[in-house]
Amino acid sequence: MARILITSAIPYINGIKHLGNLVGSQLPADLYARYMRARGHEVLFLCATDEHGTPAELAAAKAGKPVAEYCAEMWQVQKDLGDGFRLSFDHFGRSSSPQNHALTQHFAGKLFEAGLIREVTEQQMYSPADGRFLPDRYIEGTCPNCGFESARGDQCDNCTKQLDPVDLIDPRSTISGSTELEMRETKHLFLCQSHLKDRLADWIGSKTDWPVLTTSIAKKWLNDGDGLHDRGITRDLDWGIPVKRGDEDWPGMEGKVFYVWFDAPIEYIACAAEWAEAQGRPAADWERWWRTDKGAEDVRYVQFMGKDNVPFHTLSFPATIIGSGEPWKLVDYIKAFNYLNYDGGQFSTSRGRGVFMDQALDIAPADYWRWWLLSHAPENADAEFTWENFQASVNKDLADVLGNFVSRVTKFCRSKFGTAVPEGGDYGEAELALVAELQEKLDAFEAHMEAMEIRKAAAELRAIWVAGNEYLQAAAPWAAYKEDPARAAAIVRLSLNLIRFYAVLSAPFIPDAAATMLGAMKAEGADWPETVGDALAALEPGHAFEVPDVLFAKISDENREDWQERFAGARD
RNA sequence: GGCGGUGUAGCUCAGUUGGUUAGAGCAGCGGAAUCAUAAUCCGCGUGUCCGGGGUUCAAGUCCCUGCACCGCCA
Repeated sequence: MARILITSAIPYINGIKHLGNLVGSQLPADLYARYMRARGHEVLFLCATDEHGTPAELAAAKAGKPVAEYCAEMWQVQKDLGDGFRLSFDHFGRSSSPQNHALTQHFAGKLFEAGLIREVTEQQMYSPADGRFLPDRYIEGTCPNCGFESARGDQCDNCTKQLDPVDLIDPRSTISGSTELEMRETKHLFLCQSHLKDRLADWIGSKTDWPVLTTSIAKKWLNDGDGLHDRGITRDLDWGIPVKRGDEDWPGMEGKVFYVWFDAPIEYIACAAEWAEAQGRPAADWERWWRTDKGAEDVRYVQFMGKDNVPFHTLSFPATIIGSGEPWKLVDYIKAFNYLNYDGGQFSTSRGRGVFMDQALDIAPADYWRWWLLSHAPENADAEFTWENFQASVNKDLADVLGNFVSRVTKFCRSKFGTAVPEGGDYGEAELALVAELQEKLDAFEAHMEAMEIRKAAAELRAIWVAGNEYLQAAAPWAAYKEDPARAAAIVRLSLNLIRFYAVLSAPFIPDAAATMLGAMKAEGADWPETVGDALAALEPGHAFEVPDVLFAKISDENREDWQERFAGARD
């Protein structure tokens, strides 16, 4: 039995995520966690909300709420949606937790002691009316280059020229509209990532088993231009983790907080601490997942994220950990995803284009989305969501191939033998051939799951479902019954066992339907199959079962067209 | 402008270190069966593997180049 630590990129607090976000981190992480648990491994699967920073403050202001209250509410919303998609986090934490405050300050202290933090005094735009320093993108003005009136402080959207806020003509705050902006001196902490470049390069270089997508992005940032840049890790904000060195105040940094970029990944660790507290466990119970000097030596740590998050997980966070000089667990494997596009374009949170998690659950069961998204996960390249494809996949794979199999077997048995596993008859050549075929497919399925080859695993699972239909079609118990009822009984007995077998294998992908199948077979708690032969003998003659309701209702053309129209435009 | 990615059957995609007639699912066509959610099963693909060069006994697979789309960065 192995110990596997799994984290999925933590979603930002301001708003509900779309399906592209879901399939890029949380959903595949859940698949992997469920599979590893089913295989009997010890799993700790963590996720949290990323709550700090200016966007959260502004979203709260827009909602007319104190930022802490806003975040608490949005955390609950995201938590409920995660539950709705059956994401099986051991803990869903918050980057604003006391545990993260303490750990973030702890790391900053250690990095300071190691000489990896320097103070930088710089000029930044300050807005007295807003009572805050303004990040570049919250300043608008007229572009000095093209005269566009809504150029942002970092770049002009019209002529794409890179700008500095001081270049703007008639600059104003996009928050309040105030034009009384002034340059003020402010001091910030920078993490000297450049000093850690060689150690990071060595570490990444040792990861020969990582996907190219991951290592190429990391190496690019390591070696691009003049190499890894030092990064500011503090901000002049109210909402965040106060700048401290461990427990001690940081002279000159009063009133400042750590930048969200610094504290968010540390939440991966803090979340384990939150988990322990929520479970009423001692600190040692989470430290054995994260401290290699306290039991985490044999932990395998796997992270899931979209490709845009790779630099933070391959460089920034490791720099924090390595720089601390303490024996914290570094990630062992990073599974990164490309983007999911929506019907020919991009999903867009700002423009409300595409399907968001709450809307998705309103129109279809979680299993439908899980199956489509996982079987089309953007692993090798960007993938494309279309309603036609969604409808076709769900109807064909789930309703026709799997759902109908359950239906035809249980109903045939009920009509001929009653609702208990029939006895009589022997397994013959056809059954032996099926067992051999399924064993081969099961081995392949397991290999794909171990390797996190999600699309291939889904295709193999589907092939396993198909094999049942092929067998049933060839064995034709409805025909055998007329001449040799005992033979039909043997076929049905095996087929009923196939339902149980399918439920166990399918549970990581479609947990609700799997639970329904196991419930109908009265086989709750069925273990992962040791061998196919044994698994298909689990339900013995006389074992009672129930005929379940239709497992997967089909998506009609009317529904599809309705949704297509509804989600084409903007949200709200 | 720099870097990276992608471009394979009508659609969504596989194609391992270059090696037998380039594959899967869906859609389409023909057939079988009638237990089942009109579901299932069987059979059927003359595809300039984006274009053009090159290396090789052999290239979708390697090199050069052009085009198209996408992303990141400046």
